[in-house]
Amino acid sequence: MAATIYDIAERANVSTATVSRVLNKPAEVSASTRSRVLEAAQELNYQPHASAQNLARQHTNYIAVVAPVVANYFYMHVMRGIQHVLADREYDLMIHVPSHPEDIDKRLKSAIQPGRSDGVLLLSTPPNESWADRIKDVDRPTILVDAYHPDIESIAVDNERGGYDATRHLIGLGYERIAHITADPEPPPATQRREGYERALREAGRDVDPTLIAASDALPFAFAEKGGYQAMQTLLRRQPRPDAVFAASDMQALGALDAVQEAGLSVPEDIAIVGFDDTDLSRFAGLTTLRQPAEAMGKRATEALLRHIENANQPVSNTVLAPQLVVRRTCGAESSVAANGQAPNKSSTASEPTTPS
Amino acid sequence: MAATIYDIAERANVSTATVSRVLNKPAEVSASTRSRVLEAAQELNYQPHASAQNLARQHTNYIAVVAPVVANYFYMHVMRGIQHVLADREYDLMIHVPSHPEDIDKRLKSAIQPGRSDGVLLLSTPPNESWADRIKDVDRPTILVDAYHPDIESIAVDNERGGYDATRHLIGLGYERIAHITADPEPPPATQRREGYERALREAGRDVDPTLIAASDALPFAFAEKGGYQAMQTLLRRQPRPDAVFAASDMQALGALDAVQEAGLSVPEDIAIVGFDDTDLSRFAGLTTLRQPAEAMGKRATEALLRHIENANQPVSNTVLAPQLVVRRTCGAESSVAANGQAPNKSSTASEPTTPS
DNA sequence: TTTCGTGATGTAAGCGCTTACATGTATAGG
DNA sequence: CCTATACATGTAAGCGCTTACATCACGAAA
Repeated sequence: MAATIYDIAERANVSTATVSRVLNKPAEVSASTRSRVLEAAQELNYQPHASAQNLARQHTNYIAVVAPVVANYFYMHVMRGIQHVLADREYDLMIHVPSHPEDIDKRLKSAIQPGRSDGVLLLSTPPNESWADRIKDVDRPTILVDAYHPDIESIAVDNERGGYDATRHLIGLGYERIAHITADPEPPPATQRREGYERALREAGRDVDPTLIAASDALPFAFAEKGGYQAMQTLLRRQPRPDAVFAASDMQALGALDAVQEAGLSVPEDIAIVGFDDTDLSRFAGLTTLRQPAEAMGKRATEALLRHIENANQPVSNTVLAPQLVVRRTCGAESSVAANGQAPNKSSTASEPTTPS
Repeated sequence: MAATIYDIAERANVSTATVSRVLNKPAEVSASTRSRVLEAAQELNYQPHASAQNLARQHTNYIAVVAPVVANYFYMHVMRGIQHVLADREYDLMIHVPSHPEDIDKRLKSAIQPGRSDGVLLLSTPPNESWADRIKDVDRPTILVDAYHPDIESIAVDNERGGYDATRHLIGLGYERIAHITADPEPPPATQRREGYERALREAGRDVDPTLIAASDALPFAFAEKGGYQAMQTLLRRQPRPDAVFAASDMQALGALDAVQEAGLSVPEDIAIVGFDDTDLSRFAGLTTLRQPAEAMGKRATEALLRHIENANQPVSNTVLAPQLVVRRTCGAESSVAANGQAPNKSSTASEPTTPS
């Protein structure tokens, strides 16, 4: 079948060690044998056997990313960031996605299995203590993206602050009954966003009204559109009706938008909406939201991972990025946008997100 | 470091062969030693070394997908289809994406390298003859998605028909000067879509006016938004102005939409727009388009690939799926939509795409 | 009792590379 | 001319598994 270094060795009349050397450290081989070997390799159309290399070298040059779902805007952008930094280095990407949410354990286990990858990027899945221990035990650098654990390197957005900023914005715009859409069970980022929401309310001297907080059920995915749609329907039944909603994700916000329109009400006149994420969709929907610098997160996480892989004993760091308020149509603060002459589907603030030092 | 079967063998007082057997074919081992081995494995927290298994077994249980870009709606959905069928089988996913378009060769080469994967899914990149030969030579099942080559199994959408249907639709709606946006260099699917466009025009007894065909330059990606934007600006300068545009992709269509609005014109009153793909974005933008059943393509491609991997000598088949016209706001055929009471951002046809037998 | 089959286990040869170490050869210094 | 040195190459032992084949023990059949 495929040629091996033995075939080359034979043909070039050298030992396999020499073949391996010209392929890996050409400088250690004399020019004449080098060219002889190269020629033989050429003729045999030789390609090294990756598994054999991986075994012998004791590393794979694979990076594993485990994510809750594939088809998702946020992850898509994170992946792009990952991809960008991996492209220049000699690493390939494996992706592990559970078929069912409960399978995440199985996928994580598989991802950190010896001989599978040199490091793993764990997206949006905060490890419990037992997992944290395993991750630390197994000597495979792992970094958390959009999740946090004190003992594991991580990079995430400041969700509490995002929730706070979203709510402050709405308060500043004069809305009185500001509702919130979260998910149940509530993933950690959603909890933090809700806490930011509550803090903003309290700081403004208002009560947190539990009837104005609706949780969408979390299937198939906590932040899915349908959940937002249903939660909004619940909220619309409240008397008096809320005049603004901060949703824990853009997809939920978009679902909520549907529900509002379906009820014959309009956004933002009757109800203002603010989301969280800033996916491409949001731009088109004119959704005011908090931007998560997804690509930057993927990029930085990967750089950190590579750093850990390439020289051990890096200190662990936990990085948090600031989300950025992007004002569009659905919060009713249009005026400022119109004022600077942009089309309604363009954001009024396009600068890069800032990072705390 | 990590425990190996030698450690288990020693602890359980058996040979490594027996350990391997209880792990892989437990039926061949007596119950007593089996439990002894299992216990030892448990205690040592044993995990098999993937690279070693891959080498010894002569297969990896990895599927490689090579795609031109990651962050793209179409591929995202294709990936979801792939993911779905892989989830139940014991395969993991590797993804190879070039950092620069010219790197695609490098990535393909790496993907079909021995010992890297058991099969590859090649997205949107029709192989030239030299590549086709290599793909056939190397004994690693490869299937083309959204691309075609007579000698390699493939699955794609009928692009010519899509272009034809799009144009027919516009003609039927009474538009007179129907323009087209393609890309330059023009990837094969774009060519086919254009050909469909031209055929529809001719069949309706109209001339193909080359000044009504604008090609956007293809960077960073042939079907990108910016290209559509620029091409539309070109088209807007034509006298008389076109009253409809069929764009080769939704992203281009969306870019075109921007350009039209920026020119102070409105869609569909002044200019109708039809795209191709039907991404989630299109739904929100109310874009009339031809739906590519991306997820189904990924699903079927993966099933075919697995079939080839699991028993060799499958005949090669080339399947083509019919794209489906999804009528929304931007083509001006709103009436029918409004008539059945749906919100403007909902499609008027939600049935599943059909497949030719 | 002998023979043979059967099931359980062990032995050892790979899988295709990498690499520490040994060996050999040419060159320069004495 | 001899030895020390540097450089080029070969030898062979892994890397951690799988698996064909050999071995062994045991009970059934003769």
